[in-house]
Amino acid sequence: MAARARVNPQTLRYYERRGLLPRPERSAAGYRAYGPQAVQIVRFIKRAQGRGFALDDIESLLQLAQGGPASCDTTRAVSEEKIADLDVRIADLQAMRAALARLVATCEQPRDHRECPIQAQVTSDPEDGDPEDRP
Amino acid sequence: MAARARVNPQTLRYYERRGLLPRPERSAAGYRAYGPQAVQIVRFIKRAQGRGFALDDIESLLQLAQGGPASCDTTRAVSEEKIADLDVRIADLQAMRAALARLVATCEQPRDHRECPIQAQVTSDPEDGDPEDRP
DNA sequence: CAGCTCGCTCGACCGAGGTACAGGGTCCAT
DNA sequence: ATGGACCCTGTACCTCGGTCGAGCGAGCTG
Repeated sequence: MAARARVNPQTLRYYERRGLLPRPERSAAGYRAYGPQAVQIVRFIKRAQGRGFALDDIESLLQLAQGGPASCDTTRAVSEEKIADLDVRIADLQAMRAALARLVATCEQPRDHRECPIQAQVTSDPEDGDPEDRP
Repeated sequence: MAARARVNPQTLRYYERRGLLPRPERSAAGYRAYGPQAVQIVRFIKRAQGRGFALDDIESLLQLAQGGPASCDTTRAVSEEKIADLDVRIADLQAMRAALARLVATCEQPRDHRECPIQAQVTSDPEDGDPEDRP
């Protein structure tokens, strides 16, 4: 299972301890018997992590996924918050992408006429307060 | 300066040591005199970090930005790699967003009819090898 | 000039997220 | 029935990205 999810077996136990992975049934001998969902959850965790989410964030996403714990209204509200966050992230990555694309486009120009991705990023910095900013 | 960039002063020195931040001029007394670029670079670092990039990745992005170290062809090639990576990331986030949007849409339904964001994510898992997967 | 704040260096420490290792049980193939 | 490849628990340790503190100098302010 660890192999199928492409993580270290220890990591699975760690996630279980953290409450990210539902504690699976055990065989008579105490072996964990993971359902087919488990691999997918782990893959999701790994992908989300690589996209800049902390395990705590991911836990709350997973809770949402399993039919939110609280009322429908709460679920809706939380989801909408997450969606807004995603929109910010997507916009940021798109800005980076655009900046790099411009760099490639101006690549033939002498080095000084090349546009700098950071400038591009920064010029569009909304001076806002990204919650991910000061953890 | 640390305040303007909204980071701990120590963090600036840490970035400097890591080579992320160009080592600034020093005053007679040894004080660092940062140019105006510095704040923007730090902000870029922080944003990229929150989007799931490691400091090493960010360093290479910054090097690209400062008119790549090597030939134009190399710069172009590296940039195109990064752009492809960004496209994957953007697609992932968009898939998550879509899944959450569906969750909200089906929110009124009984809990079991609600669609699960993970399933959605996973169903579209390309079984590929995301380089960010096993660091 | 005393006192305060701020910057400097250098080394120790911290929290998140794992990973390794010791000591032991299980399974199953030869 | 025995060897090797797994699994279990528990505790210790590691990396990354910072952060804190000690000890000292710089620079303003009353």
